[in-house]
Amino acid sequence: MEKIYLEVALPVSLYETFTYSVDRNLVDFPEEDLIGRRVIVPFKFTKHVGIITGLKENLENIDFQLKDVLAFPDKYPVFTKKYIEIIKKLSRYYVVPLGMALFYSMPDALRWEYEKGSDKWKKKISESYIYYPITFSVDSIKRLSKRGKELLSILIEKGELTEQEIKELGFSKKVINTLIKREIIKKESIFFKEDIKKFLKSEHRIYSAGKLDNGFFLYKSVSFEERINKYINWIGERIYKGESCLLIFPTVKHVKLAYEKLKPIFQDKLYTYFDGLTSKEKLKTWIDLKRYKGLVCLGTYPSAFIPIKDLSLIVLDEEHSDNYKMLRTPRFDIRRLVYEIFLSKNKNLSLVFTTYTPSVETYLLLKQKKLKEIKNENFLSYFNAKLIVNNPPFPKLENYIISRLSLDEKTLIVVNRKGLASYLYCEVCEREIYCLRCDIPVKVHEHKDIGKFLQCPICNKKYSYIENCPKCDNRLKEKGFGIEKLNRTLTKKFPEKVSYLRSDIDTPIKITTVLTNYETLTPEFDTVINIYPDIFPSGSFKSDERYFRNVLIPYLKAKKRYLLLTNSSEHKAIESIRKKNLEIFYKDEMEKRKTLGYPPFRNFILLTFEGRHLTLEKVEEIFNQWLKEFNLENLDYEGVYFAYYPYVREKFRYNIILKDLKEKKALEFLFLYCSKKNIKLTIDVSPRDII
DNA sequence: AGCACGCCGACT
DNA sequence: GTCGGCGTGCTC
Repeated sequence: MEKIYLEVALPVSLYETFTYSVDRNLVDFPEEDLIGRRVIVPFKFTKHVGIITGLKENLENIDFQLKDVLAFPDKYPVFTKKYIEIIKKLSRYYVVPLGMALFYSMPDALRWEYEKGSDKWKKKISESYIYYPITFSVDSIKRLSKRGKELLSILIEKGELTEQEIKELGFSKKVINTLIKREIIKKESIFFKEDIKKFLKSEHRIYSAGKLDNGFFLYKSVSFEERINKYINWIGERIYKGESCLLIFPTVKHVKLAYEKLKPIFQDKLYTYFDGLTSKEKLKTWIDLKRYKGLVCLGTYPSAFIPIKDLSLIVLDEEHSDNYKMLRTPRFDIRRLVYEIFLSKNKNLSLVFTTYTPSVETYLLLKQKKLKEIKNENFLSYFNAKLIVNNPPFPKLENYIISRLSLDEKTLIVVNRKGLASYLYCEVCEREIYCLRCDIPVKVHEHKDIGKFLQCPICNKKYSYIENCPKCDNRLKEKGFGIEKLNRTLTKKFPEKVSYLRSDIDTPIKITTVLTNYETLTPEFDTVINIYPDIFPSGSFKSDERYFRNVLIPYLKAKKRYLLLTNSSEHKAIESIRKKNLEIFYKDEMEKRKTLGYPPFRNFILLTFEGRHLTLEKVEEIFNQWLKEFNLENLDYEGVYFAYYPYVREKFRYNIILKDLKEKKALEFLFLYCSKKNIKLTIDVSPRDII
């Protein structure tokens, strides 16, 4: 029997793919459709669902017994060959096992896990099957159990239900199976379901075309409205030609807002993709976008993984957002992912980063002329408010703020601190109250029903509020200045005139903690008061960039005056605003990063070692041995030191920062070695931050 | 990662 | 005895 040999990536923490064989005559689809397809394979004592990443021609140097694949569960591949190549490349860069990267890039409905005990595939969410009735009258069915009739009538009413939904209604698998056996209802895999709306046959609308060349662009725009209008023009031109577009936003809120604007125009050509959708919806979107052309997808970062057919425009809205660096496996940066997509299309695509405060990385690309700026003259019209920089004494801060408020105008107050007060402090012990699990100070919160309580900012464990110190019984003091405290003080002074920015109540005074990530969704105010956006010294290479945004973004929301309370009145960010020239900040920041050897001039890799009884000495020992073994004695690094949160969930944590490591392969060995020693090593290439 | 196997110490 | 913690080896 003639065999085909497949290279399969499995969702295991191993930096290798596995080879499986399959009889050629069992492959009942074109052979070029093998790559990117899901496959079920035996693996040691268990089974896995993997992705075929390649075909093997010769089987030389093979010293293990090949196994046959068990099944191909799908009609079509999940990924295209091109996407497999892109994810391969990124997996190497981010030192993630390819199988893991592919597994977590798929829609979750396809991420099956085998449960050995029950010999069943747990489809995390079992919505990959839907059940629908073939008969439409319960009465016409004879000899049917009461439960069977009940289920049938519900199915007739609803049209279709997932297995999950049926089970939640309290029906057993047996009832479902009886109905299927008697051909009263039908079960269908919704994966590549055939009867997807063929809306491509619907007539083309004519959209006003806003010419956009292929290439890599930066579009600076402050107003969400303005950007959306621009996007509509670009999309219109593309889908008129039958090409598809992907718009990626930093939050679901953005997606929903954009959806409302685009839905009336693009109707059923418009799709959304973000984690909050049901797995069924995500799967359908994935399939449709891979299959049909001339579509538009609005999504958060997971949408960048969809192999969209005939994709010709990618927009990354608010490019500077931290949300584009993934915090979970695979720790990809979506900016890099979309750039790789751009390259894989031979640059035959428009890639647009939109922002008005480019990340320093993107600013460098601009200076290197790797991307072109789309001119927007509206930009400076946002620099009108009067800037007042002040640093009032902290104890009288509340009175100072109140003296500045007027109920005749719309005022926004930004406080960069969460909670009621930062923490509880004992003046005798000279120590805060700590989380018993994580060894860091707990914050005071208040709930309208249960009153005050304490909560760990790391593990979120809640504790009841205490008046006195558990050690010395001294009366505890609340220290710090948070949003909840401000809310209480102001509400007392101005009843019913104060509310949170994102609540729907209309009050003259609005308060909020952060504007970043929501800045474009925030309306303008007459006065904006920004209370201590100062970043405390933290060893972060991004602290100045963060300060810059913390100071600038509220400013852009101020029509008449902007009151900035800060300790860093000499900061270049403030000078940039005063002189209406952001280049002042960027130039200074680039210079600083270059001198100090910070990203983007040097590449950082943040290693976090985590273990139950792990000591600093042990980590040092492992690390030094690794350096020696791979001849990396000249490697520039910082560490080993305690992580910012040194003890979390009964585990000790240590950090090392590697600089400009070229030999990523060596890191794979370190990872595998640690996993053997029961130490969890997290490798974060180009981390968001180093704390 | 996940699982099996095997070596120990603790506890009925 | 035997239960469980965890170190080790292995996965096409």
